[in-house]
Formats: sequence, C-alpha cells, structure tokens
Amino acid sequence: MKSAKDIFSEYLSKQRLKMTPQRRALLEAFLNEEGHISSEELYNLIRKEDSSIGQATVYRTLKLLAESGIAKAVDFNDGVLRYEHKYGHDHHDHLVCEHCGKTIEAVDPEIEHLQEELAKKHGFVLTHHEMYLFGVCKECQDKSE
Amino acid sequence: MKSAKDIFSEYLSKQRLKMTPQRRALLEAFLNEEGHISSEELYNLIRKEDSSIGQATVYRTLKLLAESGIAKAVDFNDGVLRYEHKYGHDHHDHLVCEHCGKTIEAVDPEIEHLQEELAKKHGFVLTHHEMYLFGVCKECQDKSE
DNA sequence: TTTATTGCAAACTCTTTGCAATGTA
DNA sequence: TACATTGCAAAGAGTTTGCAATAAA
Repeated sequence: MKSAKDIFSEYLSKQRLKMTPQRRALLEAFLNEEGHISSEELYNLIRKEDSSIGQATVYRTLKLLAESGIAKAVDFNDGVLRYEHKYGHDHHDHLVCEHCGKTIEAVDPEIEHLQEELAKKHGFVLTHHEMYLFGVCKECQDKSE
Repeated sequence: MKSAKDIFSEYLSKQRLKMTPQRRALLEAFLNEEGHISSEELYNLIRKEDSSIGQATVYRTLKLLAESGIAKAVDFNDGVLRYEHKYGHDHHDHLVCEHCGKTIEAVDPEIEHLQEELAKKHGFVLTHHEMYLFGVCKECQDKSE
C-alpha cells in the first residue's frame, strides 16, 4: 500500500506543483497528530521545529493535503476548520460532547445506506455528507450528577 | 396555539429584555421569508422599509430569535450562518445541491431513530444533531448531460 | 428612573491574497 | 531557465463589541 507521502508526492507532480521542505515537514507533523487539528494548532507544532515557517504556508498546505486526499476538513462548529486523517482511514461520522469537547468517531452502515436512499428519493446523487451528533458523553454525565 | 410573536414577547420579558420597533420589524421580516436567510440578507430586506436599522441590530436580533426558539441556525458551509423558521416547524435535515445551491428539507424517521441508538451505544445523551447531505439535484443532473 | 437598546465605527477572528525574494524541477 | 513557493504584511469576510445617545419598562 502506498504511503501518505507517496500519495502527496504523486498529487503534487500530477498538478505540476513542487515538493518543498515546508510541505514535507507539515505533512509529517500532520501525520504524527492523531486527532482533529486546526491550522493554528499545526502552526504552533511546526514552529517548535522550524520557526521560519509562516502561517499562510500552513493554511495553504492543509488545503493541499485535503485536495490530495490525505486530509479531510471537519467542522465542529467551534469557529475553526479542522483536519483529520483521511488516507487509509474509513469514512466515519462524529459524536461531539458539548461539555468537554471530546469527539468519538463512529459509523452506522444502516444510516449510511438510508442516507443514500433518502437522497435518491429526492432525486439527488450524493457526493458526500456530514453528520454530527451533539450531546453529552458518559464521563460528563457522571460528573454533573 | 401561540403565535411566534407571543413566543418572542414572552421570551423577552422573561429575560427582562425589551420589545422595540426594530425587533418587531425584524421578527416580522424574518417570518415573511420562507427559506434560509443570512443576517446580511435580512439586513438588506429590512433596509427597504427602515433604512435606519443597523447591521449590528440584525445580528443581535437573529441571535435572540434563535435563543427564543423562533429561529434555528443552519450552516451550509458557504461561509455565512443562516437562520430558518423553527417555531411551529418540525425537525428536518437538509439536502444541499452543490451546483445550484438549492436545498431540500427532509426527514427519515428511521435515521433519526438510528442516530439515537448510535449515540446511546457510545454512552452519549443526544441534545441535537446536524445532518447535511451534499450532492447534485435532479435538475442539475439533467442540465449537465 | 432605571436599565436595555440602538447605530456607528472600530475591533476581532479566521482565512486568503499580493508581492518580491527564493527555491524547485 | 521557467515557474511554483515562501514569508510577510495587508486585505478580506463575517461577526462582535464598546460607547454615548436614546427609548422601553
């Protein structure tokens, strides 16, 4: 299986774009992060290793990572766009705890199927969907008792 | 059944807030609009009737309408927050056409039920959810053939 | 009379863009 | 060499906020 780096390199050359040390470093930092990272968070991480990298480059690179299929933008309604790993990861939706901000990734094949059906019923061809379930997680429920 | 105006008045007095001509006019304009309206769109509408109303008041009033349960914020990922009627309207999700921007409101009771189940399975108590299905509508499919 | 509201402009947050210098293919 | 990329600072979009004047309860 191709590595994320291969995918990214191939995407760049296909688009006649260039690989640079900044892009290499940002890809690596992104891949080392587990969760849902914002541009600013990634900027703060990368700074520790190379303080010469600018914010704009981080924004630009994350966009590129999303275009190449390495990353996927997710929006938890907290005012910033976040990115999660996409390449090599299955599709999933998110449960978001409104108290502690924790997110859980989950899929329900039946829901996925019914979404397709619902779209079809209205004449739509689905390209993608977003489903966020907001609520209170187990731990926060216990705490507030 | 109470009118939206009653609901809003009651909400205001309960919060020790005041009814003003601006709020009255904005509520009316909002109720007269059918779709999903942004603050700027509502501002442009209200201006025609009373050009002295400021943008900030529109932002502030829409927020108030949402708090009172009259309106509900929806986010179609187009960079602006929109509001739709909530009071007296059943819950629904949205199909969004990525070509023409048209939205269709739809509900699938089975999906709703499975969302609850999925949340429960992960220990969550659901407060609300967002589900947007993005795709291409019938008309746009036909056009691009 | 007390307290909320207004319009205005300035401030704010997140993100994008123009540009001259620099680096990659 | 030709052209993409960089960092920077400035610009942009959408939204919020401080404030003095005004108006509702």
